[in-house]
Amino acid sequence: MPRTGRRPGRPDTRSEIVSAAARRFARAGYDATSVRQVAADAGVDPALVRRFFGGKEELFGAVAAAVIRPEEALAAVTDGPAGEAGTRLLRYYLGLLGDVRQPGPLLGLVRSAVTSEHAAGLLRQFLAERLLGVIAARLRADHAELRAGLVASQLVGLAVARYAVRLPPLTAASTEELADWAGPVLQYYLTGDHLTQERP
Amino acid sequence: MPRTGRRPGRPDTRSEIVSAAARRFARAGYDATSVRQVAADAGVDPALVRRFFGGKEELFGAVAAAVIRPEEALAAVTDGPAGEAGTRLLRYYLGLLGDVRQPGPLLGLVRSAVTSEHAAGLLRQFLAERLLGVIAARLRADHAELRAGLVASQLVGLAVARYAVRLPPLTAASTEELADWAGPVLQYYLTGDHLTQERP
DNA sequence: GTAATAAGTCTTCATCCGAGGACTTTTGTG
DNA sequence: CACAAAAGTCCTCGGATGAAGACTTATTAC
Repeated sequence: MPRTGRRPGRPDTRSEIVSAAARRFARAGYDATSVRQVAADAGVDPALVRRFFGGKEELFGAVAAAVIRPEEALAAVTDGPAGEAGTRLLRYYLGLLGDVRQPGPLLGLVRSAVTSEHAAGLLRQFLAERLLGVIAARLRADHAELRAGLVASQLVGLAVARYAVRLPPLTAASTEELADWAGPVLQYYLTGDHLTQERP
Repeated sequence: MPRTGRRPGRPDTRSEIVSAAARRFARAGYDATSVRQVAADAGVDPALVRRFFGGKEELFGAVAAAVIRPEEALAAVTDGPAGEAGTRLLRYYLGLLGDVRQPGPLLGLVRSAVTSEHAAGLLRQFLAERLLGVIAARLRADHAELRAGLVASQLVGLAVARYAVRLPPLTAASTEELADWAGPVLQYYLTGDHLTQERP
């Protein structure tokens, strides 16, 4: 059997590379993930990654495009009673992040956005234009953009604190517990009154 | 003038290295910061960094120790009316993070904790034992640890979303605006009732 | 004054990284 | 069957990185 040349059959190596990359990005973030590691995980020569995607940034872009589903997230906010949108969004989001011991690919985007300017740009654009902007437009509330941004901050913070920093109280808590606690906060950001006074 | 050997006078090169490292970690995070870059910023040979701190991890530890002031943070929560602790904590925290265009060294810790396991461990230990644990102990509320963890998640999220991802609505908002909006959320996490029902 | 120590630098080494060119094999199309 | 394109691999290059050892100079303690 030849070690070089095209493999027999109709292999879907491209998508295997994408999912291997998603795992690496989730575990280590953009900078700490190397194309060589991804290629090794996918059982492929690094040069093939380059042939398919061009470079590391484009590879990350492909992973992001495969992971991000704006319609789904929007549906989580839109479909159902408006008063429970916060809890619904949080449940959907935590579902995407997956189990604490084995996080999903979405964590890779968040992790990467913190250190890589390129990844941050992708996430910013996606959040601002595809998700937050749409949510804000539908809110019909004052300070709609800021509200959406605050929602994003709480969501991102949960991802970082629970999955990356792994704060014990947050890793120990169940999805339901977190939804019970933080759901009302998202709801407040989305539709609550803006008051300076104490809000229990 | 000799290019090698000890410099004349009583130089405080060590602290210059620490502050240069703090700037680099803040701008790029742990992985993307190299000892060589830090040394260059401090106008020093990389080997000197090694002599002083031993390695990159210890250098980061020194920066963390210089940046973190648990007593100050605790005072922000403790000193003053209990009902405004959330807003007070948030103001203190945003002050530490600094201007959006020129973030302070605390951002380096957060940024680094996302990708580096070592940095995450340091931050986890500091937050859990030095800060959140103490806050939780003083809360005299149910689910004290979880409350403290949720507070941390919102704080970390603001840092990441505003300073790293640079979401437009959050970079545009002033410290006061953010304190007005998110302060009540921290207050709710700290002392609010835990209710599943909607909380506007 | 002299010896020890602290503060610095220079050079080297093994390793990993991303990029890219050259080559090989399979598939699909006429 | 012939041939182009797609799918793969191999090898190498230049650059950056962390680690480490050998050497030099100023300060300090005696």
